[in-house]
Amino acid sequence: MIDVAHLAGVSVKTVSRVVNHTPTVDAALTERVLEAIRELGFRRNDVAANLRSGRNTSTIGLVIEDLSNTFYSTIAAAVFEVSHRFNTQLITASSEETTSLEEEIVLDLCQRRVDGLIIVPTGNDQSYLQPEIDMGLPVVFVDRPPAGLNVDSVLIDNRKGARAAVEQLLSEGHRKIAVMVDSLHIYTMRERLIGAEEALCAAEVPPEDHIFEAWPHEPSDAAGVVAHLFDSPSPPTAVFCGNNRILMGAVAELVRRGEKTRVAGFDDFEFAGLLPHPVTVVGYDTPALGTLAAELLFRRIHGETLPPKHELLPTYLAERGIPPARRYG
Amino acid sequence: MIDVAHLAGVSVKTVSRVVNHTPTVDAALTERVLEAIRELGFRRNDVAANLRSGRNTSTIGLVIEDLSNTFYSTIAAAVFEVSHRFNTQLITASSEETTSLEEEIVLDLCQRRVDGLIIVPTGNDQSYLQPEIDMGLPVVFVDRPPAGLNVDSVLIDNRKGARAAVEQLLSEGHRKIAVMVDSLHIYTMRERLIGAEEALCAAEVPPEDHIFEAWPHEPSDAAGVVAHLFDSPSPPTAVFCGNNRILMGAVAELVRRGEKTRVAGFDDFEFAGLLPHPVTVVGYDTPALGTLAAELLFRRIHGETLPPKHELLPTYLAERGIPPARRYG
DNA sequence: GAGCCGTGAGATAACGTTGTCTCACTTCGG
DNA sequence: CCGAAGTGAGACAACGTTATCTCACGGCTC
Repeated sequence: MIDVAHLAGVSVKTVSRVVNHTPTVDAALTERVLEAIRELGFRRNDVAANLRSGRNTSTIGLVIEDLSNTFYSTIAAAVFEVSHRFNTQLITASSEETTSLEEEIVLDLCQRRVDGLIIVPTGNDQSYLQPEIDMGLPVVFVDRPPAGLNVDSVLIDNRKGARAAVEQLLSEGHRKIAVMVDSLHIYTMRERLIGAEEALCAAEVPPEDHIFEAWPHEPSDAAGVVAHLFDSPSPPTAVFCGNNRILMGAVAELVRRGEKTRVAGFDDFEFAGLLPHPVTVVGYDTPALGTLAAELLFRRIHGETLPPKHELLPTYLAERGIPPARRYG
Repeated sequence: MIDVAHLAGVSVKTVSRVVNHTPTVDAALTERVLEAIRELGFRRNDVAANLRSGRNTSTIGLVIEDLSNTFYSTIAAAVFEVSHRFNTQLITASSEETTSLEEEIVLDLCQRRVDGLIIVPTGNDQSYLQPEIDMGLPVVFVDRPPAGLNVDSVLIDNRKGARAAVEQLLSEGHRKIAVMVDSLHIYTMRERLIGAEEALCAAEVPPEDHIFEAWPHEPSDAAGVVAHLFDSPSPPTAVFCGNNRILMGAVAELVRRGEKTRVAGFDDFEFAGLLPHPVTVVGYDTPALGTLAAELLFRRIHGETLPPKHELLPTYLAERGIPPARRYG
């Protein structure tokens, strides 16, 4: 910038003014400065500008579990969209379901002075963030609530959604329903299991017919669980899957075996309509999770103060998968 | 930091030394400083540290087309993994297939002094990056080559992959093959179209049987194209789809109509195995695209100088989709 | 015991900008 | 023609760190 000022024969401050589009600069000078900038290929150093001005870094952080999972990348895309609307860049990081990694990443982002954080928490304690929050860092939790903090969160009504799906199965006469969820360390899985259990209890299904199969993580694990269930003497007549990947694994195995078992599962996704087996899915507005969280975050970043907000998004039931009549072969 | 120094009764520089784990600090002093840091909740400002030290910002930028697309989010996840290995944060941004947005985002990232950039280019001219590259900014292009620059790129062998798929269809006796690709503004689509054409020419399929259907972008567009093709008097007997979303749209429509048309398409993905219709896919190692690009980038960031490298990843053919015998219904 | 060297810590300047203050110059009314 | 008000531009300090230089101190050699 000093070089530019020299070349244009003006003060450094005037270059700064031109770069920042201050309106009170003479047109001739502006032109000279711009010319010098072009000639030298000068690009303002935002790091320094930010340091001096004390303004925001125009950067927010998003910490999710796994970027390659459709669910999270959809949220990331929605957050990016909002963030771009506010001229803010987005640092994305995967915690890979590891508590220590989550804390490491979050604190790193704090040191970089991001303007705010959106977090899908992995660990069971986020109190390490309390000092930052006290010092004014806006934080919004998505998909899972924080532990040890009282801040904004945007969640899905997991319990009601799971309950509705299982009630649907029960209303069709199914009594032996296998419930497969991922690890109960995950909040959403606990909630969905509880919702399923509520439905089973309300229908007075005897406890010995509550089949909880734990805890497939990969689709192939779910396929293995299904294989085990259907090799048993009295297999279930219906299956409820706790998330999209379990659903995919289960469907793959059921189709492989030619089982016509009734299937329901959590998560609706672009591809669900093409599943080779009818499925009742619990859907919700995934982009809305990201959009709401980001908009809430920016309201806080822009200084709005309101008590912590806890959004709970509704779910819907939908029929997906190819109906038998339409299928190839 | 001044406050910390005051509380601990040491100089600011000593606090800096403690924070940076300089080994030459007396243990007692270190303890006093750490205690003060804890008490005040001090967190080093990386922005300022970076400004003064002139070191890297430990941040790289990734500019892709659409974060919510499986293909790109898989790349993003791979890039994140490498980047995390090098203690670097990742700024992700979607250009949404818009030239002006791409340039805006890239230049913003330059101003933020990222250590390097990984770009899936959208526009047909990246020469705006030349000054930055001349000043030492490492840049790697992924999936599509840059225009107007000679820098590293990591691509897939689109042409050979498409050619192999269409040759497969031809070898089975198909002559009327519909080729559906997304907009020819996209490099990969041009290449895949050329590959398909090469195969058709080599097989001496008469030009009037080269059916090129342009240019579905959304799966629903592809479904519409299929509907139109199969409402015509002499529909094709085989279909080649230029990417995963076109494949999904086409399969959905073919299944809806009960057509048993032979289908091949570009992109292999986790869900392809569950498609309700047999499909030959052109696959490749998607994470490798991201991993290779990121590793190349970090070699450059760490100062290695080599002539621009152009990686071309091989493709494979695979059978996906549920075979008819296994299907439900 | 004087000089030398190694070690640990502080003083000061600097990184690349922008905020604040100041000042010269212009314009305009009386 | 003078003074007040307005306008455009420069000087200087500051943002929160770290690099460099300096210095005090203690232990060592000769």
